[in-house]
Amino acid sequence: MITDTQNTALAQRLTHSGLRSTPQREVVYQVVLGKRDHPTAEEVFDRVKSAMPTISLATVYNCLDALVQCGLIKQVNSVREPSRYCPNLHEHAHFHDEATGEIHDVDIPADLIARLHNLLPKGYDAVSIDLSFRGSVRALHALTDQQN
Amino acid sequence: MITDTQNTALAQRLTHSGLRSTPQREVVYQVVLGKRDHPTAEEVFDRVKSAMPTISLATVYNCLDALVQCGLIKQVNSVREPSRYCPNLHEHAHFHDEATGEIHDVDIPADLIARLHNLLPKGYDAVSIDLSFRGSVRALHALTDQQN
DNA sequence: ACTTGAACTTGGAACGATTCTAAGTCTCTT
DNA sequence: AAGAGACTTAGAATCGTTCCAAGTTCAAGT
Ligand SMILES: [Mn+2]
Ligand SMILES: [Mn+2]
Ligand SMILES: [Zn+2]
Ligand SMILES: [Zn+2]
Repeated sequence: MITDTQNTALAQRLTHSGLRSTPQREVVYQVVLGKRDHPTAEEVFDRVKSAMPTISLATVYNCLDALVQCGLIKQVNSVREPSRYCPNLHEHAHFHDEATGEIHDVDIPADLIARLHNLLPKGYDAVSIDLSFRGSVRALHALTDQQN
Repeated sequence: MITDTQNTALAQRLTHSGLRSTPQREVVYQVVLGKRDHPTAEEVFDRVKSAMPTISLATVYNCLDALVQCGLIKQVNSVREPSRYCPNLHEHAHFHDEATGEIHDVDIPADLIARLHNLLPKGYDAVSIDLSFRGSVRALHALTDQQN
């Protein structure tokens, strides 16, 4: 479940973006990849500290920024809450469960993405789309989470 | 362009939500309605001060919250930027122009809203959808802004 | 008309996520 | 081996927003 191919992929992406591969960036990347939730920078910080106790929160922010910049993770933001980070690179939407605070990934078919782009009037050039839902997840009798 | 019918509508909405109609709430509402941009709380504060110089920023935040709560305006949030407020009650998306910082409304046809809801797996119950684009608007030769 | 409690407003303090700063370390290049 | 950047670090600073305590207004009941 680990790291060598992932780390070479990371190194390539970073150098391709003019950035360096560092131990801190590697471990932050591993942590975000390691769990299918959407951790905040603080949560990433906590998880990283077991592997690298001397890392600083500022570095975690820097690393997350670097990973977002070179397209390896995505930043997810909601109303007045800390940013969260997502390793799912497929085009997808986010469902914010107001009861639990959890964020679930929701797939978006490619044709729908195209249709969304077509909403834009002439001259509008979108580089990114953000689709998010807010609500609650009804517990389905004897059925496990379909996402995640 | 003004206020009497709007203010009765406001008063009705507020009382219906168990809130009171106050001079501060009225003027904040008028200010948000008065311009088709998407002002921050600070910008609303600045505009309100000419009509009511003694109002406080805390009250502006409180009034905006009250108006959002009873559904008269919407709160729009982007990555690590101050919240903005929108008087457009139609279901619509937002286009964030990265060059100018402006936010433009984009209509969403009703059937598309339905299709977005259908993306959700069984058990997911969304109370709100948020669709936003980020990009730039190419100036169209001798053509004015199609929105707004 | 008075009383009374709740809702509301206000200025300033507090908060918290994020960014900045200054100093030290590491790495690539020559 | 040296120099220039890139990077990390701890702590300070930032800033949009929320909280607090005190005073004011309002609605409802008497
Ligand atoms: Mn965070
Ligand atoms: Mn604001
Ligand atoms: Zn995600
Ligand atoms: Zn809008």
